[in-house]
Amino acid sequence: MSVDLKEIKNEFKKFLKRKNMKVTQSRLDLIDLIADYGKHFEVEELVNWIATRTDRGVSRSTIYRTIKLLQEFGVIKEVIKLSNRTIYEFVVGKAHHDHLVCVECGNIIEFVNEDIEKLQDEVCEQYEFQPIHHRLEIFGICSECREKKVT
Amino acid sequence: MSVDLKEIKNEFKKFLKRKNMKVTQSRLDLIDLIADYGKHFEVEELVNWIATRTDRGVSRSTIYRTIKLLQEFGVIKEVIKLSNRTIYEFVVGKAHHDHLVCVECGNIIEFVNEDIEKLQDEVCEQYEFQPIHHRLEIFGICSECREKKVT
DNA sequence: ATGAGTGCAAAGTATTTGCACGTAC
DNA sequence: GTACGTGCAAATACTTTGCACTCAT
Repeated sequence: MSVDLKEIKNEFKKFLKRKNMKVTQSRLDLIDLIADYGKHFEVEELVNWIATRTDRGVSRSTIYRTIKLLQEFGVIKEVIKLSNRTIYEFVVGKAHHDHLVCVECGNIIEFVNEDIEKLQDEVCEQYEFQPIHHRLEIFGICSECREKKVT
Repeated sequence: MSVDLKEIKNEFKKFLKRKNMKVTQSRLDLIDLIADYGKHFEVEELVNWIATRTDRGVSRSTIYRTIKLLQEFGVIKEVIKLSNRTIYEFVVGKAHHDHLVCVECGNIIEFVNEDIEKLQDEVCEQYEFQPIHHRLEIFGICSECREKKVT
C-alpha cells in the first residue's frame, strides 16, 4: 500500500488536539487496524477480525465512537447503506469513487467517473447547494452472477 | 395529482394475484394513504399521520410488510438513508430523480439529470453489470441554510 | 491531579417475527 | 373451510449511552 499511515496518524493527532481531545492508543491503533484490514467493512466484521489479533483489542463502543471521529476527520466513509447494513471504507489514498453493489452475491465494485462528479457539481450550483459529500450506489447483478443464471 | 390511482391499484391487484397473494383492504388502502400523504416519508411519520385519519387504520407491521411489497411492485423507493433513518418515496408519475439532502435543516430537494443517468448506464455496461436501481444522495447545505449562516 | 476515554452492560431505535384471530377466496 | 393477512407484543439487529475505572496530559 502506498499510503503513509504514519503521516495520517500525525494529522489525526493534530486533528484531535485541535478539538481538545486526547491522543489515545485505541484511536491510533484503530487506524492501523482498519488500514490492515484493507477492504470495505461492517462494524461487526471489524470487531471479529480485531478479536483474532490477540495483541491489541478495541471494544465495539470505541470502534463506533472512533469511526465517527474518523469520518469527521475524513479518512472513513459510509459507502453503502443496504437494508440495515452499513458498509464503511477507508478512503485514504484513493480517488473518490462510487459503487456497484451486486444484490445476488453482495460483491462491491468500485468505479471512478469524473464526468458524473462534474455533473453533480453543476446540479449543486444550480440549486445553490453546497455539497459536503455524496453517495452513489447502483444496485444490480454483477457479471459473474449473470453468467451463473444463464448456465 | 395526475396519477391514476385506480389504475395503479388494479395493476397491484394483478401483481398480488401473480404472486398468489391476497388482495386485502389494508394493502389497497395503503396505496391511497401514501398517495394522499404526498411527500417523502418515514415509517414512523406515516404511522402517526394515518392514526389521525380515524376512518381507516393500518398497523405498523402491516405498513412495513406492505412497503416491501410496494417496493417490489415498483411504486415505492427507499430514497434516503441517513444514519438510522430511512426515507421512502411514492415514485409513481414522476421521472426518475435523485436528491440533495440538507444536513442542517433536513430539507430534501429533488433533481433530474438525464446525463448522470446515461453515464451510470455506461459505467454499468463497462462492468457488464445489470443495474436494477440506484440511489444518489448529495449531502450538503441548502441555499436557505447558507444564507442564515452568513447573517 | 483531573477530566476525557474506555469497556461493559443496559438502553434506545428501527425493523422483523410468532402467534392467535380475522378475512379473502 | 382453509390458508394467508393482520395486529399485537415480543424478539432481533444495530447503535448509543451511563457509569465506574483507566489513562493522557
